[in-house]
Amino acid sequence: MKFTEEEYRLPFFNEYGYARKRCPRCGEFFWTLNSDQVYCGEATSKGCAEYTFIGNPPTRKPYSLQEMRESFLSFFEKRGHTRIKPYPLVARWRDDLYFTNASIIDFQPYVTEGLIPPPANPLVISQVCVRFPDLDSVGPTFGRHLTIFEMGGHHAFNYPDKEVYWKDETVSYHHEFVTSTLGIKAEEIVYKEGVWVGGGNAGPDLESIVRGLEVDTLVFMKYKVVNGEFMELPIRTVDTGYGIERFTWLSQGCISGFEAFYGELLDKIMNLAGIESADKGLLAEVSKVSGLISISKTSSFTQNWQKVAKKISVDYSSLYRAVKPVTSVYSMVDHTKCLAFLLAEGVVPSNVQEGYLTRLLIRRTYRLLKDLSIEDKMADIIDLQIDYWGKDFPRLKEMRNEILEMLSIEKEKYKQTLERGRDLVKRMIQEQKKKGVTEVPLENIVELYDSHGLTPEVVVETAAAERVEVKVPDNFYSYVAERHVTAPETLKDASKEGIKDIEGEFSNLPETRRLYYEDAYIKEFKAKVLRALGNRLVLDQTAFYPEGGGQPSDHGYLKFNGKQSKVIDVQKVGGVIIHFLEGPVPVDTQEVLGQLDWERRLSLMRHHTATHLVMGAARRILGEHVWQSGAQKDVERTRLDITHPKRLTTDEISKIERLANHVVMENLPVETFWLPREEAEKKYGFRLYQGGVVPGREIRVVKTENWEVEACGGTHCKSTGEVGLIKIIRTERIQDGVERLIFSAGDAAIKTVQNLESKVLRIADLLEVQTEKVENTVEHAVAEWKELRRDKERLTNSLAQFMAEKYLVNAETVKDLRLVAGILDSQEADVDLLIKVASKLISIEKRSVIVFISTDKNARVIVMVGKEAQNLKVDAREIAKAAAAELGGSGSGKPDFAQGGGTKVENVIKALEKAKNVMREKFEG
RNA sequence: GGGCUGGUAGUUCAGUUUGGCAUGAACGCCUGACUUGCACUCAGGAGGUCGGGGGUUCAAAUCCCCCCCAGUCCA
Repeated sequence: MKFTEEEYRLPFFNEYGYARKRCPRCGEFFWTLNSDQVYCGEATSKGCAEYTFIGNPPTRKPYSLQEMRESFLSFFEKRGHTRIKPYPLVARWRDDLYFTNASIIDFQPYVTEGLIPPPANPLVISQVCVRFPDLDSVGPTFGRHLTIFEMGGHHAFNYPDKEVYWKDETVSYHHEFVTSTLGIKAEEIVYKEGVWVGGGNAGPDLESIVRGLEVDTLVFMKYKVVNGEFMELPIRTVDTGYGIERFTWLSQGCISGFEAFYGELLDKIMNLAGIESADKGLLAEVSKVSGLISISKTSSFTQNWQKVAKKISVDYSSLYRAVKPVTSVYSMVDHTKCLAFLLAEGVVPSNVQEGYLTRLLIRRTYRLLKDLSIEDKMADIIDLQIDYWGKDFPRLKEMRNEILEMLSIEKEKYKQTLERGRDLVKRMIQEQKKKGVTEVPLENIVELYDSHGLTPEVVVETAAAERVEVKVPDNFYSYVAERHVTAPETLKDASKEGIKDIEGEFSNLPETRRLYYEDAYIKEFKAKVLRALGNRLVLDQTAFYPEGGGQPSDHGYLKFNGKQSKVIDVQKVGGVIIHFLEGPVPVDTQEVLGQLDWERRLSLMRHHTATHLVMGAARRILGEHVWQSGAQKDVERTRLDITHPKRLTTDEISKIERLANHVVMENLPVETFWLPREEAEKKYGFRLYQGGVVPGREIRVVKTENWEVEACGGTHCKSTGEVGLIKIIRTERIQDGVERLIFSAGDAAIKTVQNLESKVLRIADLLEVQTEKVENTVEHAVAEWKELRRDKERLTNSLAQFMAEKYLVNAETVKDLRLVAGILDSQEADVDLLIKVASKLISIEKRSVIVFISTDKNARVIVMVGKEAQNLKVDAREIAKAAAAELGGSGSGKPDFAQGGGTKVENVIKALEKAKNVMREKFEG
């Protein structure tokens, strides 16, 4: 997809005399004032340019990161933009990504699709972003790629009836900022044409490049991407991304971006790693051409650095030795900053989702530290990061203890994984050695990585100690990736589908008046029918709560014209509430009487309010890292998922339960009110968004005094006392790092407790003791049961000895053999006993052949053959099979011991005869 | 969200492919011998609802289904 030249030919370019050229190397179009400019000027792996700002910055003065951020923000603030506080790093309001990776993310999709107005228009923001896709490149590219960075964005949202500004003004602002504020010469700026696609939107963009470095992207978002097609959006959005870090680096012209961003912190960490004597001259040379570097699964570190070595005419291996430790520190410095920020926001390392990416980063950082031989310094370095960034982001300091605690738990887990893994590798190697193979097969390496988290390097290390070879193919990771390619099964939400098809039908209706917000205790109301379609009905106002925020919809009845219809579901589309009916549907403009199933609603309200109380209690007992990661209320019980790195102990659970119930007993008022988003966030912080960031300029706040404040659309009790008893039923571990609390409130909680009680009563009844004695009695009973089991074992052994002697006396002689045969009721001797008897017999008399049949609902045959009998080619399997055939079954085993059986119990005598005959025929003809 | 491993004695694990005795192994524990004592060594012993529940079968640790617990990879 390419846009036409017209999209980029702005009045600004004409006015200033920019020329449009095409780069002969990369083929891209660009705009420049410099008539000598031939190539596009961007230092990429295609080699269109090198960095020319290293040691020679183009700005008027050097900027620190803080200064750069501030000059960007104030520049746009002075030009009519409202300064907006950064959003959280964890994009809890979106289900298509985990982290905020661009400033526009804050406003997608609600603002950009016109569902809600922006917090200000135009606005300016410096958003901390986290990106993982370029993880491998972070460090080796000297600061061009980072996992965590700030994106300066000035955004304007243009509506059909309200134009703010578009391309020309955007480029003008950019020009003014870069030239007047930073003092970069206009001829130094190249604008490269591009196509931007992301987050479901698209549009043309201009990337601005200064001295080889792309410093920002100006995006003109005007399309929505639907099935690969571009559809025009009613709202055109100016989406700019100024790389605050890149501008800072540019302004300082230092060897790498990391010197610029981290200043003295980098020195400290370099010292920790023992890298003081880096060859600055060589590094600067490498830095200038580092635009060539791009590390990915298809392009390895080695390939990249060979390219660099050739370019600056040095020997690869000496370059590697000089540069590798430095870039490792770069990566590690970046990663530890990212970790400090992620953990400060309460991300709990886990085996899925954002927690997994965080775990990945921790493990990667640990390996980098190990390469630098300072693996015990992770906590110290994170601590330094907290000090360094805490000035601008105080949250880091508040969370210091939690961050360090989380790290140490995670480090411990990693250690265990490695230990477990190494044992496993050793066992696998032993296995191979037994087979005479001195190489670990690829399949094993894949399994070790895929199922046990051991990177091939660890396997190689361990195997080397066992002097076993391990060959890891270059394409190892893509080989593993291929194994994962399977068609994903998409489960459609049936209820949502039910609305999707009629969305259009109801979209032109006015918003339904939400009576449940005006008074959560309305049980009955009158309303006018606005539209009916099938069994779906829209009223002008309703007290029926539509499903949302983890609270199920209300049920109840609609009455009209002497008729009655059941309300079985209620859903919301935009501002319109749709009732799903069972029974007659009223025609248009009729008045109906709505009646809620109040018992249901009241229970849901109690559970919802209880959820907030339990949430508050959990955070107080467990710590500030506790966030809600999901919740589903119901009539009988509710589940609340919280982030926490360990399983909850019974002690913690009962503490949470007690605390939550105390808040109930304090009978605190529960207030609900609407506040402008900015004000609410300022007052209560992003803690508000436990259930994800809720859309809207105004948000509904549910506040339980100073216990818990959440943005929430649900219906709540007026005071905590109404919730009644809260009883935690059990906890589950949904994922590593997420605990589910299942509890009930009010009547349901009482029912829960009564159920538990009746179970105890029932047990007491069975044990025939008082309830207080149940524990003791069970303890005794179990001990006794074990004792009896042991006794039985002992008795069985002596009985077996006794029976063996008795049977030997009555043994029949067949040729040289002694044949012992018997049919026993399972009451007299079960199979286990008979096996024991038989083995005693054959150890006493080596010439014996034993055939026993035990009868019960069916018959079991066991055959045992003594050592000497075996030498005479008596095969237990043959005898067992023959006997079992008579019983209508089959048998098998080993030559000395076989079992069989069948259901035809009436044939036991025949079966035994058959067994004897096999013997007789064999030896007596 | 999609995969992949694993759960057997206090611990780490064999045994599961091919259903047929758990005399399972090592370490740890207890008793005894040796020793001034400890450690070592030797001899003996205790310790298992084979994660739970269904099913198939004459017979299940082993095969099938569901659940629980743990680990791990990918998005």
